[in-house]
Amino acid sequence: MPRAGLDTQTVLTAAAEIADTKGVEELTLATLAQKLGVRSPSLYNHVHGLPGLRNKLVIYGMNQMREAMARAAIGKSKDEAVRAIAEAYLEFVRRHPGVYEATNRYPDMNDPAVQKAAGEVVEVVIQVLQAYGLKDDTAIHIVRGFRSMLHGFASIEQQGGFGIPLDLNESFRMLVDTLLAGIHALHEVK
Amino acid sequence: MPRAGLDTQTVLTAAAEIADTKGVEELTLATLAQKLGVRSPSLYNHVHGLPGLRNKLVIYGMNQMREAMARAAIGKSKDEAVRAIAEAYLEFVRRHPGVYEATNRYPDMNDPAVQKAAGEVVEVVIQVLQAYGLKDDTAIHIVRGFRSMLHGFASIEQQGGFGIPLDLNESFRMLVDTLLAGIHALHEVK
DNA sequence: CTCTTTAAACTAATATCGTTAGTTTTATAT
DNA sequence: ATATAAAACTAACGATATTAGTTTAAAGAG
Repeated sequence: MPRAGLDTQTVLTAAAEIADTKGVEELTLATLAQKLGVRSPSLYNHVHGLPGLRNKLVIYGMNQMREAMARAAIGKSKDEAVRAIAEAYLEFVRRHPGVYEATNRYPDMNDPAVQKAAGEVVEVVIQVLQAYGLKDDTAIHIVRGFRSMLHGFASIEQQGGFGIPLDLNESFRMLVDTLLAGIHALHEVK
Repeated sequence: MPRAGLDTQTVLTAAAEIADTKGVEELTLATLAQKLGVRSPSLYNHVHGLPGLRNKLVIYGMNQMREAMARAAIGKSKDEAVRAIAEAYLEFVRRHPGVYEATNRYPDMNDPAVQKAAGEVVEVVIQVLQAYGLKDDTAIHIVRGFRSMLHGFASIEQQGGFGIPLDLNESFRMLVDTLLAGIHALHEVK
């Protein structure tokens, strides 16, 4: 019996694929082991059980997200950068629904590694907002609002919560425009 | 052995209490049966297994939510009504985190009963927005944006996603104000 | 008031899952 | 070539959901 030659990275990408294709509920040690051609206890050599797997997937997802957003914002500033980040966010969720859901469902906010990964995502947005010269507290409120919009829209869309057949991209664009208008208004008052 | 005298309503409120106090992951047929002083197979007389229980809880939660929002909007109109609904939404999530999470995690959008309950929640918002005299499509876009903000903010807050120690209620108020400003802008252009 | 019937609740049993303990065996280093 | 570390395994346990079949309490019919 040859050795499977598993790697934490291999395990993780297999887990991500299961989550994205079959749904996050289907991501179990049993299905993962089967996909990797191994018995489930063997996974404990690479991951601290199911909670450990989920934790790694959360961090993996946050990093992927940060990368996608940062890439989209390269060479852009202000409104253009905000729109680019928003689009990148939504596109990521559409392409990786399972990973995104895991990110929202299983994060252990007491884990410093999770805090770090989450902070780095927020950092990308903060950097983009700096161009507007907002007061510190104001910037934080805006970041919170931006995140709320993005997460809210993406997750409602993801679970089919928008019933009516009216263009979703248009709704999303209007929502981002609303945020931008709000930023502009604040900026003028200083 | 005296009979427990269970009722679908009794089962449901017990389930809601477990979800709200212990978390939605702790809501199992086993814990629920124990809380009700009954063996878990007995629950099948009142609910179609765990999926059925979750489905009923989803509908229950949506109805509670609609009621809270509708109550908050009584006797108010326009901005005042929008703010009241937003506050009622957030307060509901804070008071009933488990039921709210169930509502987002387990909805079967193919179930007509779920569609109906979800539609009735949206209907409350639509009624309030009618006072602004928006074009039909525009109103739908706004409702989507409003829902995105509310759900996004509430669920990020719920899982401790807003790390920085800055007043959350203030962030929420600013977010709602942003939406209101967006509505006003649309209204002026007609 | 007695008898019948319906269904609430039970016991018993099964499949799946996560997890731990202990064993085998492959790859790697010495 | 041998020794070691760890990857993968088997075996076993506890918890869960679920089904089938049984008991029995409550409600209705006469």
